[in-house]
Amino acid sequence: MTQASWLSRFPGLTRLEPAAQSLLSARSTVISAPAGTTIFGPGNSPENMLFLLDGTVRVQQVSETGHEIVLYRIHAGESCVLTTACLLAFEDYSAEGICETDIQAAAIPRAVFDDLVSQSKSFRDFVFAAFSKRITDLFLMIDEVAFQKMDVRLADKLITLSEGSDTVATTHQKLSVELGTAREVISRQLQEFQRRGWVEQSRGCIQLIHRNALENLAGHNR
Amino acid sequence: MTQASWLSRFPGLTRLEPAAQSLLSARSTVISAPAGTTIFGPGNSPENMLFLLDGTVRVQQVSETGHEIVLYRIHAGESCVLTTACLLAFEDYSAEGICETDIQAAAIPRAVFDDLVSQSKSFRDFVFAAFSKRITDLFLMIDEVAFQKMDVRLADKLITLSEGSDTVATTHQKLSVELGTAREVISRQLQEFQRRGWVEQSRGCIQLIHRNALENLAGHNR
DNA sequence: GCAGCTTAGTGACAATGTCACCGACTCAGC
DNA sequence: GCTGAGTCGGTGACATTGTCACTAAGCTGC
Repeated sequence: MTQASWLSRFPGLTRLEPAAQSLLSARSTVISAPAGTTIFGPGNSPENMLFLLDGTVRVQQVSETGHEIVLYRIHAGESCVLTTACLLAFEDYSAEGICETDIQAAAIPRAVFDDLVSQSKSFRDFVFAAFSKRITDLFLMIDEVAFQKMDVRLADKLITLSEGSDTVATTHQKLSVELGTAREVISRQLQEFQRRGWVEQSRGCIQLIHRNALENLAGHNR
Repeated sequence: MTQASWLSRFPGLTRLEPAAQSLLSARSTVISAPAGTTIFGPGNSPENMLFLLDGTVRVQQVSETGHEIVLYRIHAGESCVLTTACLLAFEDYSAEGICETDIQAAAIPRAVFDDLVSQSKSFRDFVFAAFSKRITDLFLMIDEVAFQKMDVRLADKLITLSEGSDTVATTHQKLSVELGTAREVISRQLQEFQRRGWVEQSRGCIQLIHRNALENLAGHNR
């Protein structure tokens, strides 16, 4: 991939002024990392800000109590700028970013980011929109963690993770981290779903038999 | 108060370039609102972005299920810019901002905000620091809601709300909204604290007898 | 095959959330 | 004063979720 081409993958950047596009292209470096890489984490602040071109990055947090929870994912076409900015500003963060797949990303130095924010109204809008989306998403997540029933949250997560497929390749343990709960709770809920004939389970894999029932429980019909 | 003077109340803005300070002073309007006013909320987006000069604003959320939870507070000397920005960008928010006291705030139009971000590196740093702080605080809140025991959270909240005083004037109902739980849970926990001799209760008021014990439970000793 | 690891199942119990209901206090209006 | 409505807090029964200790089954490398 040429460095000039990656911009087109970001819907939010297509309306960028030509000057800003040039700057972004000229000063960015395309980097790769294999699945499993920790992009950022405690004691591992990145130098650059990233625009994710390919793959997904999972952002999760480890509590003082040893519990883990997945906060959100960054998908191809989204920027990681805000997380990076947060981590640079506040060193006492506890979140980490882990590549779920092999990834490619465009990296820009902090100084270039600053220039772009200064020069380009479109870029500012892109950045603030990303921040806003992240904050409103976190609001929704707090609401979900605090008030939603586990069966609803699990059904929703299964639908999301399936990405349209009828199988989800994951373990009860991983699902419990997704939802910030205990493995036993996931096992019990999946047993109940299986008893109702909504899913079939095998080691490390869940078959969605009645997707509609799960969507209905998750409130996707509203 | 003259319009030129309010800047000095913001530690984060003191290093602002003179040109930016002039712009901010010239284009801002100082406004007031009485306690109880809803500054922003569903169907009530503000036109301007606010810098809070006096008082506190409580930001809370009402869930689809009817549950409420307090997300954070904005204190005098902090900006509300990011919340406002979020609300302008995403109309489908569910959070609302309520004045807990009479407030004074400096309001700036969105266009001026945009100019300042463009022109002033210091202002950019101020805004991004505020965004970063908010996001990392939300991370911590998710962790707390998902994994902390109720007694620890309640002890911590009592200490915070007391602001150094030995009484907290609030109801069980309000405390349950602070923590996103049910009133009955608060009542039970406070009874347990009372049984241990840590607090005394009267209608609408809680006396902190053994602040140290509460701080210890809340982990303030670490 | 076997050892060691991962994955999943189970039962007992604790903590928290939900529901229905009660009684006490407060305050405005008479 | 009295009264009625609203607020505040207490209580018990029960459901859901979290915790812990333990077991068994499947997988992998030797």
